[in-house]
Amino acid sequence: MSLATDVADKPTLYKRIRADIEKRILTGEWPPGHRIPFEHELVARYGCSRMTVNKALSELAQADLIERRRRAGSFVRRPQHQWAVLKIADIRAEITALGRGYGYELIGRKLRAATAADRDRLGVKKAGKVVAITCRHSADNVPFAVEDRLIDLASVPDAATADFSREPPGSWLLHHVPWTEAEHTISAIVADNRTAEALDISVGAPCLVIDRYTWRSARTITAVRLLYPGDSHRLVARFKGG
Amino acid sequence: MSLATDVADKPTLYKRIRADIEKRILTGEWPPGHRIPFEHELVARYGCSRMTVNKALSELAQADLIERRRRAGSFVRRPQHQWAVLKIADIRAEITALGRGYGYELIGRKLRAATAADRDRLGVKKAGKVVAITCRHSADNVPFAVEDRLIDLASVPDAATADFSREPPGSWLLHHVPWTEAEHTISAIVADNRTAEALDISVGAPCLVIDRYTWRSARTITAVRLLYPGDSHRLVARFKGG
DNA sequence: TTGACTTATATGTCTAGACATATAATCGTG
DNA sequence: CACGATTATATGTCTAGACATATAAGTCAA
Repeated sequence: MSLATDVADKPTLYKRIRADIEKRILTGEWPPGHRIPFEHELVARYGCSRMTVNKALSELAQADLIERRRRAGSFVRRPQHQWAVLKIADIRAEITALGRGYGYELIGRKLRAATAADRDRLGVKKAGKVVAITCRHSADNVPFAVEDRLIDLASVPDAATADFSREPPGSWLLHHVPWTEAEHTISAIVADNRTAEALDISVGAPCLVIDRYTWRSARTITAVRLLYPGDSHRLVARFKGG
Repeated sequence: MSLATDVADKPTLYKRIRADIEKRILTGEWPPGHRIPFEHELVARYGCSRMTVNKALSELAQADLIERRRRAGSFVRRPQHQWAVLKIADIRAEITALGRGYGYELIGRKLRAATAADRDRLGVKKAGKVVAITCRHSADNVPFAVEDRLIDLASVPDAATADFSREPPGSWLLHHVPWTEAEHTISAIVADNRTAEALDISVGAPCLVIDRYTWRSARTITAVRLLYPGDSHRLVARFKGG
């Protein structure tokens, strides 16, 4: 859809070829397993050089819409498992995108030698120092999420002296630590006393939990748990092409 | 990572160029905003033609690692919002992957003219017929998830006569309807009476909810709500490269 | 100083070839 | 018939050019 329009306004040849094929796949005219015309056939049909159709087909293959096999041809793939691309925005960006006022409040910060629990949570073996941070994000002065974070000082020494009373640790890390990998785990819990108070909801209310564990080239950076009121917050994931 | 190995075993030139640049970005040597060497500079450095470096750079741009601007050059992108790739598997596959026995049970099936609520949920305006299905998936005979689904018969007429007492509607649709787009919304609720009974958990226990809305080229296909016990089920999403 | 015009340039697309390589299909042999 | 060797072929990669086009930067006039 976004792809279709993106193609429509720039009617270069290879994009037209790609869109033509894509349309046939999406409408079911070419079902999963169907063999797409050979490159030389498309070359003849569109009257262009092979590099051009190759570019179109390569992009379709990269998008997992087709599968290319040497000597055999190109085939429409069957969608075996559903992917979904989940866009987990920075909380501030998320709130301002909703047109609401962003608020931030540091609840606690501690610099300490890593306890056994800390090391377990960060997935590190060696003893070292960590910063533990608890804070709250709010939208129009209504609690939006509470954050409970651990930063490994062995990987991010600057975090020891950073001022987290104004800037959320999430944004700070985003600006001070280059590209990272992360793993998110999403689950649901009911609010305990402490959580209920921090989020201004009742005890026993549902909460959405995101646990994010971040590292860079096998080096642990941070582990964070975000708690959202379950009835007000939703994660949206678009499947195949967002 | 998977990309690195994928490149390592096929040391073609453009893949080597792509990997070289990617490494510099990932290690932080070229921070966000940094200008990547011009194509003609890379041509000189690698002693190849421009098409080859162009292919490497185009793929990096497609992966959103760099941004290309005419006349200006190519620049390392700053990760403004975090992506995460969420793999939402077919429930049967998910359970068997855990090494547990899959069980399926149809609880209810109704064919009816779409009510206003149905039309709202499916996002269609015209009146028509729908199939409403309630079913339960279990792992080793323990309830794993309950499913509440609506299928638009205008888009999938075959669903009227399909036998959902043996085959889950999810797999049936996967095999009978070609490529689709979908949107997932994840939230948390607490179990009400009906849910608690179906999942064999206590009333008030947290549940993870996935609402999936599926369509194909602007045609609605199905809307489904999946309820998982919140303490036992977790969604895992890997960031950048799965 | 500002705005309109011009120019230089990096990327975007494309061609008409080439050789490499994996592999489906064929052929031959035991 | 089964199995190994051969061959044909579709894709994978690459070249050395070309023209198109958007736009940053420089130029000049109001």
